[in-house]
Amino acid sequence: MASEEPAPDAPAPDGPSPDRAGPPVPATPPTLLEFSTYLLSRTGKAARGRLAERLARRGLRLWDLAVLAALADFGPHAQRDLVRRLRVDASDMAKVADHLAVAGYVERARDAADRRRVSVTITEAGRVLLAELHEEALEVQDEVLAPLDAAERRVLHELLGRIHAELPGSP
Amino acid sequence: MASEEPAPDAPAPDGPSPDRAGPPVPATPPTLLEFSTYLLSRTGKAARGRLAERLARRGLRLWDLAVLAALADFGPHAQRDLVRRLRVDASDMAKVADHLAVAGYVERARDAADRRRVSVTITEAGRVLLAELHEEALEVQDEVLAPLDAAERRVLHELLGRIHAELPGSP
DNA sequence: CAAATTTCAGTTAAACTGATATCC
DNA sequence: CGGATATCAGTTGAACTGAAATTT
Repeated sequence: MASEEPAPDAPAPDGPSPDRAGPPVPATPPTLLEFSTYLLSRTGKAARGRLAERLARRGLRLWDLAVLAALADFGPHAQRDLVRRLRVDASDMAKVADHLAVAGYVERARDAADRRRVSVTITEAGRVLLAELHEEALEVQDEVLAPLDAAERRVLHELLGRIHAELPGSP
Repeated sequence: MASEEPAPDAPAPDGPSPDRAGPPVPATPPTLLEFSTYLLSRTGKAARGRLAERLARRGLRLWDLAVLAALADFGPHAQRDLVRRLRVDASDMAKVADHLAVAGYVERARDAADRRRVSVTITEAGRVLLAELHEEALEVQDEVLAPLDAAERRVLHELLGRIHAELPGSP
């Protein structure tokens, strides 16, 4: 039965009391906060959302950044290789590549050896854009990780890296 | 310029060589892997996705679990309080509450003191379901955090908790 | 011909917007 | 009345599905 609820006359089981400044935000349920996976999901979404918002101001999406990074790090790719490396849907990749090409950040060309494939290469404008986006991503990271000092950030990065490396489709 | 690309005749700059078993998965761009926020986003999405898939098998969504957890942790809520505590959209909350009520996991009742409000209370069936979902969430967490030992998991949880606590709309 | 690659058209679930009815 | 609450209808962007067209 309902035997473990707070006493109905308790003085308010919630977080900080109203400061007369906007509605107070009640506490997140401890049952959720106990889960590292909940915290992962929440913090990850916050980080992604903040960067996505900055990219949107430039008319860009997160996949645009990921594709430019892959091209800068590894050189030209056939779209199918971008699809595999970034684990993005092939039909979405076609749209991203088209968008980046129209904007002048990549060039597309039919592969001479296998004419089914479209080779994608980053342009100089793409490299310049990537450098700017990299800077923005660092700013967002610094906002999100603000509560941690440098040593803690290194620990966090290492732990997350190990989790990421073992996710299915990583190795 | 394009001065830092891999030599065009390099033997293949990628990850593990093809094992003759399905297409090999190329390495994620280091430019992305350097970002803790990228790892947060990826691992968080993986965790959320895995739990969402399990809930879907029961015809449930992640918000259903969050609402049940809030009701179990803090007792009955007006929908507006669930909206604020879980930071979910009010119109989505109406749908979640309706779904949970139809399924018998919560009961809704007009608040006598303020008849605009609908009070939501978890039922015994809801508590039973929550216990099962809690178990599933632990299983998913154990899968995702598999690369970490117990001490590392505690460190990760503490660091994520501090980040989460400072996200806008938390305290 | 079967399989691979790219592309297009459409679907689905998630998050958000706007409008409305009701009540304080 | 203005403001709050719940609800409904519709929009938007993200991820996915299915089916082409082309080439190997």
